[in-house]
Amino acid sequence: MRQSQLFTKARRETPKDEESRNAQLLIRAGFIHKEMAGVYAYLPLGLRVLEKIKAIVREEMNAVGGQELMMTTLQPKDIWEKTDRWDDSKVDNWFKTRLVSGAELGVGLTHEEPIVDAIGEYVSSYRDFPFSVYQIQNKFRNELRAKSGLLRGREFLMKDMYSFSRDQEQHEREYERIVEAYFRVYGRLGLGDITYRTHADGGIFTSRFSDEFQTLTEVGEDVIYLDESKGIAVNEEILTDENLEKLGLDRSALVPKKAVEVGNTFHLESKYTDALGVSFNDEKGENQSIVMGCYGIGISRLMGVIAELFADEKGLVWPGSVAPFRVHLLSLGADDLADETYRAFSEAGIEVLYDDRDLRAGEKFAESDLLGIPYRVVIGKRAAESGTAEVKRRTEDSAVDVPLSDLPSYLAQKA
RNA sequence: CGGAGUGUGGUAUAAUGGUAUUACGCACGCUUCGGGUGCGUGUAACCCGGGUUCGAUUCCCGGCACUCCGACCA
Repeated sequence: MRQSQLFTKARRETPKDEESRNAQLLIRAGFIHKEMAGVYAYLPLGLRVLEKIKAIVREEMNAVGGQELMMTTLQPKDIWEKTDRWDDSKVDNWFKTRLVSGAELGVGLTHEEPIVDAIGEYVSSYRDFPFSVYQIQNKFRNELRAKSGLLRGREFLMKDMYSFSRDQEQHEREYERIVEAYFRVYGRLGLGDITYRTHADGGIFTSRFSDEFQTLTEVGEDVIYLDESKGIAVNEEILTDENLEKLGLDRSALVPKKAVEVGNTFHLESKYTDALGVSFNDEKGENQSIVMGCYGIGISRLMGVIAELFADEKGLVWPGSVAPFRVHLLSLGADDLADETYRAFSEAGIEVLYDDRDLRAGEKFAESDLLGIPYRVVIGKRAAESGTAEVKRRTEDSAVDVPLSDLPSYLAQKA
């Protein structure tokens, strides 16, 4: 896309109403717009990043058999009363509203109840299991305090998957397959090395631990205790001698680390399916309980984590897998040649942001650094004279000269 | 929800009991053209309500908003 047509512009000043690095940089670079505390709009560049993350999550969920659907944001009260989660004393961060008739509604903060209710219409045989469904949808939570930009919002994008199994054994298999898919997601996002499966509280309805996926970072809200040799961690919230024994972990091997939760998976047993009266018939025609798991990944939070973690003093640094564009093409007073290069990139299927604006070189360089696109290609007088373009990775200080005719293939094959 | 702090053009800021500084941006002109070029002209602001006062952006009270700390975060 031509940058002259992009309505957003980078700002030189840091916004005064943001303290966190992810929000400061994303706003300065024009990726997001702050609507209010904890609520952000995604502008064209930011939306591209969000869509890249969604695509990765979607691919990996599909790869383990997840079926995508989309539930509703508006929730009827009755199904939540059946599981006793409607009352504010049980779940206090609901946004609730009313119909004109006076009927109470909830604004979706999670979807166990409606999902179970919906699948119950179709599922009745042991032959139906196992299966998983997921959605990628905005969630609304009335957090007492929003903070840290995209890391803790009141409206945020989340992937939530729900697995349904005929018994515990089948559930365990599904659960582990999905956990493996989670690690593939984090690996593709560049977070694989610093993201740990972490034992955590299982929620109000189960005695089992849940698994959190915690990415190490100083801006994290959680403290986890990491056993580096095993690559396993324990959330501070369940750190007791009794639990450690249960988990086979040795307290002396644990190191405290700050981390941010980028995923959470739960064993829900049959709590929700039983409460909503959804069950199946086994081979003998006997009625049996469905075993359920649920699996969340905070998509918008991940965008914040990536922005926060990989940025340097010049600005954002996107991993190639989620960058809004692969290449930032800068024209420095050689517009014809740059136009030609832009067309060549487009024809080669290379995602390119083309800075065709009439600005000073320094301004273009500074803004390019701020946006954090993986490759910067400069077409200026030098390129016109030498027949080579300067190609620089955002993560490196030095550039390489590449013959103009080789550019598309050079950039296409680079990882 | 408890505590602290902050609200001034689009953005970032200064000062002030007598309508407001500077920079960036934006518009126009000149200049410059590989790391935010230089100059000129112009554009654009005191969160809301109440009180004190001849007069409030400034002081006081209340509200709202934002940030941070804490609590909270199936």
